[in-house]
Amino acid sequence: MTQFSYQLIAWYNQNRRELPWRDTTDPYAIWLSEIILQQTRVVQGLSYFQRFIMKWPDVFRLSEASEQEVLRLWQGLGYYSRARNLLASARQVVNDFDGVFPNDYKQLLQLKGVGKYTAAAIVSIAFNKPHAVIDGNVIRVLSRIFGIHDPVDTTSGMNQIEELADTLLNIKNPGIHNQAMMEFGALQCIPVSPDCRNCVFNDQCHALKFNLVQVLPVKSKKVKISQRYFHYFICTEAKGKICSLVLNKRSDQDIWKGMYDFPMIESTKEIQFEELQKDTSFLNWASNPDYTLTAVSDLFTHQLTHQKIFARFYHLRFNTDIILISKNDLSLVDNSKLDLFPLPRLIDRYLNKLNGINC
DNA sequence: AATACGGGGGA
DNA sequence: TCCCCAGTATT
Repeated sequence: MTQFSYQLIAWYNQNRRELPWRDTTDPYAIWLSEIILQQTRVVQGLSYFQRFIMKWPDVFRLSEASEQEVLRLWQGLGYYSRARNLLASARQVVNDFDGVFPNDYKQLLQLKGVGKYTAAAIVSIAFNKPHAVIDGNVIRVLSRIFGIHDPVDTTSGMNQIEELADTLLNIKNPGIHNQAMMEFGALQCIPVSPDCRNCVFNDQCHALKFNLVQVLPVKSKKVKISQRYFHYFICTEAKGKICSLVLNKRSDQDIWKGMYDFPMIESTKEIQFEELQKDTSFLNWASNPDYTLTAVSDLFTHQLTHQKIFARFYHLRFNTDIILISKNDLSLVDNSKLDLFPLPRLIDRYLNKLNGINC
């Protein structure tokens, strides 16, 4: 065992959080936790893990779920392709591996949504095989302590990280070592303003010695943020006590694929309602649109990583039955059934603020 | 090799 | 309000 791993694991044993997926060697639970934790903080993912494991305790149960159910339980976590891939992989495991999780790195890579990081995490944590994980925490810890100055989003920089991670790996306890590395990055060697005075590596940390803690890891790429305007139409129809509204299932190569929102017109700038009405696509999915504009929302902003969405909601109460003429992704839904549908955060927030749709 | 894909937390 | 975070699939 290297001195580094010895110190790291000693720190881990003192500071580790108790988390449900740390009480098990069940590869299903470990896989599920790793998919949830991709791009997601533990505090945010924890309750999702518990709900998933409660609802689908094993890979067979999950494989029988519908995509809509899985997306609905995933709602709010973001990166929804993870949820779709989760279901696809569960079915892969059942169909191709008799429901037994593969314990081989290369086989795990065949599963949708499982890349190098997740494959290494599963084989090391569930099967104690020596594969070093490399995630954002590991990159930060290694680049700071050992002074990797090349940008980590380049081949050169990443090769150095990989070589270092492989060298340092504790091959007797790769699962513990990997978890300790990530926990250390998550709790001690945090992105901004880490508490270096109380760090077990502060006598050997390159970044601390050369005052580079705020500089490392170096990243070369910067994202450009585009701005999009969503003009949503909440179209309702009242039939006795039943209030129905039109939902749109998103299917394009775009954000929120598989999630539901409303019919809308998108533009690159703000547009007045009078202009929207003239748009050729305005309500072109309804036969005989006969409506009353009953409310117009404030402008909502929704910040994503590389786009900023400005949304306004127009409430259109139809005076006659809504008849959908194009069999695209639209459907007429009873508003009491709304909680069956996976909704993007923006939509969910608006509906909650509204305290439900009324016709 | 470059780009797209959500949402939450902290400065 | 803006800035930061970061695995995988696709192109």
